Amino acid sequence: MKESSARTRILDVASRLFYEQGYNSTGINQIIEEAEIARGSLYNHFPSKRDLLTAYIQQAEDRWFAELDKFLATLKDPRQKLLGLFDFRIERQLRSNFGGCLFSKIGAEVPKDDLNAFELVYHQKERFKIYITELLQQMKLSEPQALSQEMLANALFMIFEGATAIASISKSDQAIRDAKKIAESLI
Amino acid sequence: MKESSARTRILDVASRLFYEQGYNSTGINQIIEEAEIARGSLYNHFPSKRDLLTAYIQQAEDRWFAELDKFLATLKDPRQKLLGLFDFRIERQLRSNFGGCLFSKIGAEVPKDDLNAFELVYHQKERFKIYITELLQQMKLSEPQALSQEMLANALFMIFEGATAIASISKSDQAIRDAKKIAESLI
DNA sequence: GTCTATAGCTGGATAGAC
DNA sequence: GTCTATCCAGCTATAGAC
Repeated sequence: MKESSARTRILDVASRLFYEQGYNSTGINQIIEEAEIARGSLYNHFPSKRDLLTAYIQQAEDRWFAELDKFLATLKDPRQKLLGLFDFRIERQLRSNFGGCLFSKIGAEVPKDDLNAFELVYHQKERFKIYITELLQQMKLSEPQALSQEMLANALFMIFEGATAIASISKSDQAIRDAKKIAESLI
Repeated sequence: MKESSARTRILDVASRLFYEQGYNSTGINQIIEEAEIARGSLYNHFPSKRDLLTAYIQQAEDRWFAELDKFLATLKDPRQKLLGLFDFRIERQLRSNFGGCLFSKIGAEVPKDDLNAFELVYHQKERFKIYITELLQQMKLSEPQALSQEMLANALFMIFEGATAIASISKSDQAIRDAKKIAESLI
């Protein structure tokens, strides 16, 4: 008796390997082997490797925001939630041994002609930017700011993305901790 | 009579293909073909594909900073130079059709065990951070800032990196233009 | 330096039997 | 759903002749 369906196991194994080894460097054969499913079964659920990639990104986005919500659930103050974003990143980067942002990795790796993948990566980034924007709107900004609300959201978003990239390259969470300090002085 | 040496042509072609198609997706065969050199000749100059990657990153770093210096040469004011960094990025991203940061791409693409490549990528990032820091030190900061000099350099660095990543994913220079505006309000 | 041939492997994908 | 066999293309790299 299988604990999980074939589809679930394929996607779970593929997700782990895509993130750890990269999409291009992960072969169908390895996925089949580690997921312990049949070759035909994989192609039954996912007609091509690209379809597997699509499912991977979409599931990753769903989980990413679900985990983020959960992580911030105990915090009530929007400002604390905004700063908590960086703690969330630190926690995830430590857990993945500084593997970097899943979505940015795909964006950097897939060929330019895979517009579908780019679209999905872009979707996650935009959604996260909106996430930041909404938290900012919930804050009562004490004083007139140097930056507009929109630009402030942009700034936090970019600092977050930049810090994640640097943390992955330097294999250290220092950049994200610095980013949090910068965010503290901005909001 | 060859206009350029075999080594130069190999590296030029490989550089173009690595950036446009990705390192993993570019085969030795294609490099040989487009560079119009013999198979044995490539392996004579570069014993393995990894050696070619090393030379690629190193040459790219040298050129990157040389082009940056040239781009900023006409500007005398350090603040204008700092803001010019973003114009430099915009210009490069437009020229490459939003291919993203060459070094970050490699960082996202190569397997984790290629420590050499990571080291080289990290080197470029650190050098650029120092570049920003030195420009900041040349500025006479008018008022006491909310952020220390070091943190300000960090912030500019991360915004720069984040904006580049977003520009590549969104295929638009809007993020970098926003980043410049943010930088203007910070310094 | 050039050329060709080829080893040895792995890639994604298909087909057929059960 | 499972299994195995296989196609064909591509990969990195080596060897040998010129």
